[in-house]
Amino acid sequence: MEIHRIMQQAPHIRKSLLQWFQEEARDLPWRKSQDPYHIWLSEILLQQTRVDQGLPYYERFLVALPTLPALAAASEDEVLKLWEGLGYYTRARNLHKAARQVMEQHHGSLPESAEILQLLPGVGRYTAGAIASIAFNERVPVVDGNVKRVLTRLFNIAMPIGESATEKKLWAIADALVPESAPGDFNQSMMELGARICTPRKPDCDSCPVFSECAARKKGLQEQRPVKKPRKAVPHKEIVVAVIERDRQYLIGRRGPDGMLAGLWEFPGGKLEAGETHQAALARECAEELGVEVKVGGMIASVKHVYTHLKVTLNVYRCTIVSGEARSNVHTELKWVHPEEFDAYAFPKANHKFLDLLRPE
DNA sequence: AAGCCGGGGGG
DNA sequence: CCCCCAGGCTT
Repeated sequence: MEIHRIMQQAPHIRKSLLQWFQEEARDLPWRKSQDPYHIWLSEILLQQTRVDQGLPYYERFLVALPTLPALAAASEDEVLKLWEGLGYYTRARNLHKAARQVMEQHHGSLPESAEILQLLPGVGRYTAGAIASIAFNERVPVVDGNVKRVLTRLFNIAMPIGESATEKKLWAIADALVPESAPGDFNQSMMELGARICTPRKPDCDSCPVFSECAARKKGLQEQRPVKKPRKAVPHKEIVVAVIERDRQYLIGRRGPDGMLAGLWEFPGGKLEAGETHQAALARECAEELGVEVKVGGMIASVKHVYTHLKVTLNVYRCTIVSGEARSNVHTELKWVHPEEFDAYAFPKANHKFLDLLRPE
């Protein structure tokens, strides 16, 4: 499939998609706005996240932090609390960092070109293209999961997605298609098509505005596109969690600035080693992490949780400190908090699965 | 190129 | 259960 052949189809594809988008576009809050800050926030929120899942977060976030300067002035804890439960928390930390960068380097206004936008933390080629085309009308393409599916079907591309040659080709095609006028609407129309019509399974080809252009459908291969590489199995780990109580307060720690769930608060604990009992693991982890000797009480809960590349079972036990004063080697901060204060801290979802059990009545 | 990074909804 | 979502960053 050569680019110049695509260019011949381009006018029809543009016209059909733009007209369909004009008539059928969902009424999403960030589409009512021209504010680049709103567009930026929506794009970060929606990374690897369905629109329906991100929507309530968008509304709440803008009530709390209505402007870019307000975001820059907020604490990271406040931003993480607003992000709590959504996952991929690095997005929130980068958003916050980027806001401060924009205040310092761009006088508080987002840069208008995709090239410069991409210098902000958390803004890659996709997000830069989305902001630049939607908020600033720059003729740049976007390629997200939806667009990959639409393009591999429309042009019957059998190259496996994820490989650099394939990605390069998809970006080149997307670039060839995006028009000089209304680039943002066109980019959104491709994504909207992928989200609502050209779905991963059982695409609704009968309703598709580019039905007649679709090379994969002509061969009945639409559900075989895109071609993906096989996934790897996810390992499972047993975790022990110590709910340490003292004077009706519980010990929580803030996770370090790197890696999984960075910056979030949690109950201390760690991985069960081979052949180890829960009790032995709790004693060892509390000694290693907190420098305290604990007595292990009853089990509070055993909760399962699935991450992208990891499955865990949290075995949660009541513990009391027998000797020593807790000082964490792995957390940036420790606090003793009453259950009524839990809401002030951002906890990972896995912790929320047992948190309510600690609240009085 | 491959791994890491959350959580949820749909089939 | 498996899939994948308006991806980015690190190694």
